[in-house]
Amino acid sequence: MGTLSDTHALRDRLLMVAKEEFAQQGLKGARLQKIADEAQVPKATLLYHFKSKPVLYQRVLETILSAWDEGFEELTIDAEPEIFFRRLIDTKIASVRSDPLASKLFAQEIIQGAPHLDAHLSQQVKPWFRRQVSILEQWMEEGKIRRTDPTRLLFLIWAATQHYADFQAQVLTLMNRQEFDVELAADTSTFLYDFICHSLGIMDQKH
Amino acid sequence: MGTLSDTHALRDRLLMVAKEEFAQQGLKGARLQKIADEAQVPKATLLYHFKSKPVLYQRVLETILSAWDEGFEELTIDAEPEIFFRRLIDTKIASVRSDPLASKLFAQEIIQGAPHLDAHLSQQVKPWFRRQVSILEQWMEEGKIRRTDPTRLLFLIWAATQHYADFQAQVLTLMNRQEFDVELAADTSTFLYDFICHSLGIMDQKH
DNA sequence: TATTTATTTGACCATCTGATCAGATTAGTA
DNA sequence: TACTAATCTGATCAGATGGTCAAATAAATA
Repeated sequence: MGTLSDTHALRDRLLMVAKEEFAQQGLKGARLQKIADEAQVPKATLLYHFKSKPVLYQRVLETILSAWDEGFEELTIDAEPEIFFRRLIDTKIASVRSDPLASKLFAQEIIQGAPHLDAHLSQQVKPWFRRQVSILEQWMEEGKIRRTDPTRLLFLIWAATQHYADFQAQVLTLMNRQEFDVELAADTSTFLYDFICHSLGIMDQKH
Repeated sequence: MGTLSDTHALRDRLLMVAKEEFAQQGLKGARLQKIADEAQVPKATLLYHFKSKPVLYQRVLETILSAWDEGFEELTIDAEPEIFFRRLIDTKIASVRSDPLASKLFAQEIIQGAPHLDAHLSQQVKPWFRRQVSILEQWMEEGKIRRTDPTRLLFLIWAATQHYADFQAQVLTLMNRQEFDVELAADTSTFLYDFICHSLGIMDQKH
């Protein structure tokens, strides 16, 4: 043990465990001791690989954000409304299901006023968001979808999907489920797609 | 100063300030010193009125939940779908706007797995939720609204409204606004109502 | 006024927490 | 093997944090 690849494996494990703790407790609420315990490593070892708590937090955040930037980059591609919404919803639901902790950590950040996300919000999210809004506006011009507020429409999709990650505890309780499994995700995705298509006057649902 | 009414006024102020700190930082992340400072009172005074941090947190939570229980109680009343959705959305948006901190604190709790909300979720929220589901199912039977999953429909409404409280920082950034003012709230309410009515096949929007 | 009760607060304490460091161990290299 | 660099970790520290307490002050009551 202790080879270079093992070192990176350890760093990755620490980042994963840290993500869980930060997602649940926030920056101030998180405890380094708990992260170290969970990763079965002395606290000093944790602080050897990451100089300080804020640094560890930043690393976790960067990992999450870069993964998201990748996943949502391609969605700008031209496509018909049906394809676009289906892709957007599927991508978001998949992301929410495969890594709910990332969503929760993100939510924690926004709730606290996004103190560590200002740059990312204005430089990454905002441009991406504007691009999506343009596409929607164009489709409304062309009569492909019903006229409505594109900004709030995107918020609705964002919120409705994110909800299944952030409020998982409540959602599962109210649905009498134990976990957010694949079928649940697929059904949710389809529900949202149908709901939006109906509202926007896109009628040919096929699946 | 120091009369009985002043004492209650102080307690209320402490609860308000505490709500803000707890909403932003969660239970573990919150600092009694910060709450005391914000309320311009020595920490010892804060701990005189509330025995401990967990007790203070519980009091804050109880205040929020009892206010909500009141506000959403009446929504069960029979009414036509249009009225029902309009009321539900308006009530939720109003609650979100008048007290976003309550929504944020609630969100914090759920994100952390609802450790202090188990009882309330299963005893208050769940029954309320089931009642709403029944109403929706009945309307679907009667052909008053399009058939769809009532549970996920309610989640969608819940999520889409809650979003404006919890993600206020992001929403305002993306909308280039400074605050969630009355017009913004009204427009949001109308947007959601229209969106849902269109999706459910309720066509006579009037407002 | 005298007495009791409620409120306020500075000083203090035990514990927790993030962080440091020196020494040990291991891996990589000449 | 000899040497250097990276990794690991127990011991330890300084400051923060939740909480206590006794003394002071103000309010209520007899």
